Amino acid sequence: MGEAAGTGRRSIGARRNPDSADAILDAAEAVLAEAGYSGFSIEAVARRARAGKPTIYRWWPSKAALLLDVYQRQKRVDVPDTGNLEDDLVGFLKNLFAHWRLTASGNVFRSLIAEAQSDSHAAAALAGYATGRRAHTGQVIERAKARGEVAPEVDAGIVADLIASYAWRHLLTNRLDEDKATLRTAVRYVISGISAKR
Amino acid sequence: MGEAAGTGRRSIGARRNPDSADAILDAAEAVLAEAGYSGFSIEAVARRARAGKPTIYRWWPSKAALLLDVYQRQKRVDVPDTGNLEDDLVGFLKNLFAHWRLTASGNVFRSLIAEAQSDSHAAAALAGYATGRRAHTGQVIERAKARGEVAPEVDAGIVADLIASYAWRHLLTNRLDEDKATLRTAVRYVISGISAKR
DNA sequence: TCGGTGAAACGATACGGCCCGTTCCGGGGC
DNA sequence: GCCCCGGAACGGGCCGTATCGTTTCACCGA
Repeated sequence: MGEAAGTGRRSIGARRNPDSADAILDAAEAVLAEAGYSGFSIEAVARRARAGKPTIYRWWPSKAALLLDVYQRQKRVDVPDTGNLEDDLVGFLKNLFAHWRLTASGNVFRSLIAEAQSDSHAAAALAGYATGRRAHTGQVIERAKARGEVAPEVDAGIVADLIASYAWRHLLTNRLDEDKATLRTAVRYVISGISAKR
Repeated sequence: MGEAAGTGRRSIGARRNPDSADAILDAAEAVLAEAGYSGFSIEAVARRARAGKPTIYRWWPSKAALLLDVYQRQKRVDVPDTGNLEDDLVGFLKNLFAHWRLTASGNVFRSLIAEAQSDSHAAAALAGYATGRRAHTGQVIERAKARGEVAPEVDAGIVADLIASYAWRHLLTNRLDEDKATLRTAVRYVISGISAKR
């Protein structure tokens, strides 16, 4: 999977032109930001990048691979570390929603999820990516566990899954402007069920 | 009489042919079940139903509307009423996942969500449908509230949202075969944060 | 009661347009 | 010279609309 999709080093013999690749990724991002998923086609990206379609197909085997590359080129949302689990998770959701709203990332990720529903390559790529992110988010819970804020037997993966699910659904249903109070309430419902003390 | 008990779309003078409509909906369901979302096109449905494309376009303004009609024709998943909130929610998720796995519903709903990412009509239809379902699921929490099992100030909508989000993400990432134990744990994390006592 | 009539839905076909994924070509930088 | 590039073109599929001729069915006057 990471085979042809990476922006980093390539296998021996393949001499990808960095200028061209960047122009294509820039164009893909711009098209997605302006026309959304429905307007996102290989031809549109090629036109925008003043590149040839074969150049795109040479380096990205599918629309999904291109989308994933675009998404991974974005800056990552940082997970706060305030010393308090509730604040960490609320802050994370708030940062994530803002990031999705204010950059092309939201559209890119929505498109990737949609693409994954009809393309098995996209599904596999998304599954791998989601696993990595879940582990990442799970660290917040692990930190809280280390602080004694969360019971040690709690499954951090499931908690991260609940939080990520909540974020996904808001992205997919255009509710990225959710009240901060609502976010806090949702987070509180989840984590007050896992706290060590009561 | 038995005249067009369909989806309530008819206006005066419109004489939709029930046979034709049923054939189209049957064909749409079959195409989705066999070819999935990527193979689902109006032309494919028309071929399968031995109907003309204009007939489909006459009664369904978009692919999304057709998908929604197909989905709503399916049997609904019943929400258990065991007298215990945790069992109700776990049972609901289990029923829902089984329903999505074993019938065409899962594919239909996945397709509808994907379509909503690129079509505003689909997004609107989906939002309306989701609102209705959320209220429906919220009744489970309200029942628990009436039993004194849940604190009265709890926002049933947010809890229903968390549960629905969890279900959506499992559908969209092909994890409908999740362990029952994991489901129970997830449900427990959510609802033990809203219980009235302890 | 009964047959005529016309509106409306039907299946089929065709159209221009867009996009897919591939192939071929000529130009140009290392 | 090599090999990657951009451009053009291809066959194929689907979209959404227009336009055929046909069939169905509610209405209504004889």
